[in-house]
Amino acid sequence: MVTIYDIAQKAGCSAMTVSRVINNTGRISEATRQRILAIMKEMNYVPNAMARSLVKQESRLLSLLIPDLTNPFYTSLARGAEDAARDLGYRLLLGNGDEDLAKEKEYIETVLSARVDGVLLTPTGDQSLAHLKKLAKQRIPFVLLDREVPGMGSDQILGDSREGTRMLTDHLVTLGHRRIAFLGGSRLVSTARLRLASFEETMAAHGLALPEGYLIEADYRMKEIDRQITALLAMPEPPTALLAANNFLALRAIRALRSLGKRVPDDLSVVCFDELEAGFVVDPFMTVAAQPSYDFGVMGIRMLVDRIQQKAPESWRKVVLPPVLHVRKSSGPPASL
Amino acid sequence: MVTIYDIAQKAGCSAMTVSRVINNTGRISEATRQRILAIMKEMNYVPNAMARSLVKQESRLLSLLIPDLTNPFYTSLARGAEDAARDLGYRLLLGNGDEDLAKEKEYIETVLSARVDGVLLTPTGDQSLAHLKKLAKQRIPFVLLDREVPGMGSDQILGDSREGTRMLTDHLVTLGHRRIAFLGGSRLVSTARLRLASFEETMAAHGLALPEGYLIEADYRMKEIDRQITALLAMPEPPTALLAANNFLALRAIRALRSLGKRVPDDLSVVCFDELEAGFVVDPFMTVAAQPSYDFGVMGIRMLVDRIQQKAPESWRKVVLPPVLHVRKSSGPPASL
DNA sequence: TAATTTGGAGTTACCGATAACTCATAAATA
DNA sequence: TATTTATGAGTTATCGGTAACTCCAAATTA
Repeated sequence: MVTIYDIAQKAGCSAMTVSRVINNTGRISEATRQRILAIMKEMNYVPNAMARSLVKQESRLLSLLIPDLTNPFYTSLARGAEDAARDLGYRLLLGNGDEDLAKEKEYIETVLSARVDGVLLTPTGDQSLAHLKKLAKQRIPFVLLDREVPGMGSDQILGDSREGTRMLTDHLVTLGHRRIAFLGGSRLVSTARLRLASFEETMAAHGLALPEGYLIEADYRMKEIDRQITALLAMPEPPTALLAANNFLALRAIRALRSLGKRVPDDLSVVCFDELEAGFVVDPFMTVAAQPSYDFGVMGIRMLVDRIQQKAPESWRKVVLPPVLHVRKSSGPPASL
Repeated sequence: MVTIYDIAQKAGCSAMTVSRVINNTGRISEATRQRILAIMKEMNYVPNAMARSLVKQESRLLSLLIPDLTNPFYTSLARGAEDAARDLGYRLLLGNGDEDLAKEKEYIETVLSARVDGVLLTPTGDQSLAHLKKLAKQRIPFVLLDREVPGMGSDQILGDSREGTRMLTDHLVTLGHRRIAFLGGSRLVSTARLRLASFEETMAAHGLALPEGYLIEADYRMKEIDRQITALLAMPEPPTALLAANNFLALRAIRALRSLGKRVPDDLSVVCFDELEAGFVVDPFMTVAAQPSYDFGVMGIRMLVDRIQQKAPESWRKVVLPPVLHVRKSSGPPASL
């Protein structure tokens, strides 16, 4: 590939002069400038970003680490992040963590090695603390998306788990449901904890009981969920509605319900946090508390770049984006009404 | 950040010795090796990939350029690409081209500057030729995904547009449709051309007529499509089914139909190429000729890396992945039956 | 014992750029 | 006219690694 030295030789000047033309720095006569510009074009010169990064100690590279790109929440978040990064003159490195701490660790290593200027990530869970500490120790700025990690201060873009859960619960209660079960995620994830707490709180506020067995904590093996749903429906007083703490759980639950011959919403209403489908869907099914996922990406990148360019205040910033309730087909009045 | 020189100083050896430990090259005594390893861990050393790339003339970076990450076809393709890239020890730079030649051009520049080892891309269209030539001139290996570009030989992963269109057309004919309209994309995109040709061919094979106005070429402005659909339905003999050349067009068409008060499939069946929703959807609606998009990504990356590592034959390789028909709710017998 | 091989390093140059400094010449000023 | 200033460059060192070469001492071989 062509380097500034090749250009310099052809132009009969030093490499530094070429560098000055490229960067528009220093003093250069208009004649020289035009001559070098012409030679650069003629030789198809493209600056080597790595060489520049090495000396500038800045890579103009950001990293986005999310659990799963195919989850519509992250799809749209990633799109927002990429758009915002390009607008600000940064490139974006993509990684899927798969809710797997080992993969996350590996990816953090990659990211450190790539000398990215900053990282935007949804941590796997509380145990991601060690990974974040690595970033912090190397002074790589990062912004946490969606999930908090206790013990780690940082810039954050969060949803409102409390409010979203309240909206979903209220919606079910308004429809007439009294027996509502909760399908939650791992207690090692901040959003799962908050959503569970808010659910309990809201149910209590409505004076509704939470029988033993109505609170399910799912792990990530589907068979577990199948069994848990089966057990739930086998109770003497089974729920008439199910609130899932995220789209992933709702999807699994509905599959389990279907395999048990239950119809949604006729036999059981199901609602959840986060969209279950991306914008391409014609006929959305799930009633959800949707989060502005594209904005998570855009604002995350902006916050990150502000931090990198030290335009941000010293203290950590925390943005909370409100959810919106979309009432669709998966929720209806309880069958008994 | 810690460099090999810092490690060398602390270990009382030369930087080269440290480099040898890192890369497991050359001869090193076990004692020295362990000492250096310990110091590296103690000082949280992380190798600088950019510095290494600079001297090795290899970045271990690949680039994925797709039109739109939020399109489920590309979402899943991107996921496949990321998984495969990581498996092979490469990082992935992500870019959305938005079917916009200017954006694509910009991105090609970025990619050249980043000195990626290879590029995986869905070209915007035939006019992408100039961009591909740039890559070729700089000897950057690339693999084309989904779309061909006339005049540019290269490795390719393609779907079977001919077969997929035939399947969709046959499906509609089998349901009893005789008046089928075609909503195609820009003739500057290879897949759009192929699908149109295959549609005409298949209709002819069934002895079915294609009245004037049944073949729509859409541009990317939605208002155009609205008007085109309106005109289509205002014909003396309007179609009973619509075959859209891709998911994007089908989505637009269905929105237009709904705003005209038409129900799908009761008033009009709609089928299309490519999934309209990603895996998270509970209740898929569209009848589609689905392409194995995840495999597009995985195989594309593998083909690319083979080429980079010169494990590939000199000649261009072309893989064609077959589509699968998923019959769902958007297609049914014509209303007149 | 002398010559050769081998193990375990160190030295130097270079990858492609930029920062900081230097320097000659022409123009402006005293 | 002598001195200062501005213009338009060039030189050198450096970013953090690795390739290629060198080199010495111990071990092996003739």
